[in-house]
Amino acid sequence: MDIAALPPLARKLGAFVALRASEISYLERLQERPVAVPAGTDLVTEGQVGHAAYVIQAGWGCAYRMLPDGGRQVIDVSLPGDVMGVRSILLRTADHALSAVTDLRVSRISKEQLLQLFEEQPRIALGMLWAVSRDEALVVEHLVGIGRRDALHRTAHFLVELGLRLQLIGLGTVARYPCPLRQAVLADTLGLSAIHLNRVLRQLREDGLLTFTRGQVIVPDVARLTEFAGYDSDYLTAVHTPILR
Amino acid sequence: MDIAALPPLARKLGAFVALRASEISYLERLQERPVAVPAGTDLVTEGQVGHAAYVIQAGWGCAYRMLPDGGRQVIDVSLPGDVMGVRSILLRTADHALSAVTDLRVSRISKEQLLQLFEEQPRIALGMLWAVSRDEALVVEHLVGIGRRDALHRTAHFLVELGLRLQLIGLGTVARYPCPLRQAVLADTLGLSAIHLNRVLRQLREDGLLTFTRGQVIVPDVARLTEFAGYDSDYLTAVHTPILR
DNA sequence: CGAATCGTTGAGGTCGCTCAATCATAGTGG
DNA sequence: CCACTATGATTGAGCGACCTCAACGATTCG
Repeated sequence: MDIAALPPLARKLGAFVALRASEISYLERLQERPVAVPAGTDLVTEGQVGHAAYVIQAGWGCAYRMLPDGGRQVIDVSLPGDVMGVRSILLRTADHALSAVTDLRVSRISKEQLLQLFEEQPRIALGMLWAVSRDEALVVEHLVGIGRRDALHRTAHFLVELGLRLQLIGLGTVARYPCPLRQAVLADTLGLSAIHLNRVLRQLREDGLLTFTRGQVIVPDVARLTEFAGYDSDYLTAVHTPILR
Repeated sequence: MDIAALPPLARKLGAFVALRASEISYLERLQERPVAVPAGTDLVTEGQVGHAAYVIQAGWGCAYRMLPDGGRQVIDVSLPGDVMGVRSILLRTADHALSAVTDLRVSRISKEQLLQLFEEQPRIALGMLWAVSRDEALVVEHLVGIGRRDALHRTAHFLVELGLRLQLIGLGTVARYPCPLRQAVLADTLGLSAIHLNRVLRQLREDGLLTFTRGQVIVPDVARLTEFAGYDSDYLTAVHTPILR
């Protein structure tokens, strides 16, 4: 079976669990007719109860959290094939909002569907746990970056990681990939002010490490940027052989 | 059945899934005879492959990550009942080290046991997913704090959360709880230098918000500290009714 | 009692912030 | 086709939070 021909979610889970035909069709039934969400819209708001999870079919999303003083922290950026909001379903109250960065096409998975999946499809459930864990590894990397990397290295590291993620799903290469993130969103992601991020991006450009233009990231020398960013984790690439047959 | 009499893990999962007797005994069989780990020892080192997960029976642990420049970021602090390292099992390579903050008593859960659990015990598996999600909510809160809270609020917030976690497992109250964390560890947790953290703790003490002494945290006015910390999430307390019967 | 570890304090530097203004870019209605 | 507007990007100046270096107390333990 051609993995690449599968819908994004089956393709992602298939990287971890060797899915059977019945499981693939189960996943297909699970994903209702996709819904279009315009850029800037919140799919789930902070504190909302009784919401669902969403599988991204196309477009970019993000999870974020607001603070009392008006500050905003983007927790993660979600790409096609990613599932947003599984954690919130299980915790029942959303601890963060989910938002469409670009126009989005998503499939909704209700809480009931998710619980049923766990009762009936333990292998898919394991795949879901893996997907959640993999996304948490990204959050951890993010945490480490914000806690212990300066703005320059933090930004470089994030953009390398983003490029790798896009490469994995066939939407670009680390050397050159589309990136619809506004500087303000990237700043809220990296825990920087938009103004300082702008200076950081200029510095990276002047150092010949990368160019972040409207809608596109270009990396002239991937090895050099990777080296600079201290990007040594293989949490993204090392896992692409199923462990469950 | 008296939930409080169960071993820590069953007690924790039982908060989410109404465990059946057979499931409880399954969990008990799963947890081998606990092993003692002396304070300061690493249970799992960064990059290690073929490691296991560990259920804490007693003591405090933490997950951390080192950076090329010698910096250290503590990702989360683990208390009795917490499971450390589930994510690393699924990702196969540990993206962080696990360490004993105090002397520790832990039960080891091998990868094979975990996979078998998912094949045979979907309800427990769902509980595990919930536990992972709940711990991820802590990491997210941590990320938000480091990204968007200043040192004073960040420290206050973390110590309120820690008090609540201990209160939930009956090891203290928010007003007064034992805390074996050294200032250096707390600093690595909060993304601060040990020196600055020391000044922050002095400030909090002088403001009458909390006293962090060797081994113990005392909060004179919980409501005031909670207010100061901007602690409004209920991700810890809102979930203590099983959703799966 | 010595040694090691941990905590505390001072002085000075820097990274990243805020405030404020100017410059693109793109869409919009006349 | 062109003001006009809205949004986003860029730059400067000044400030403050947090860091580093260095030294000195306090506590614990063999």
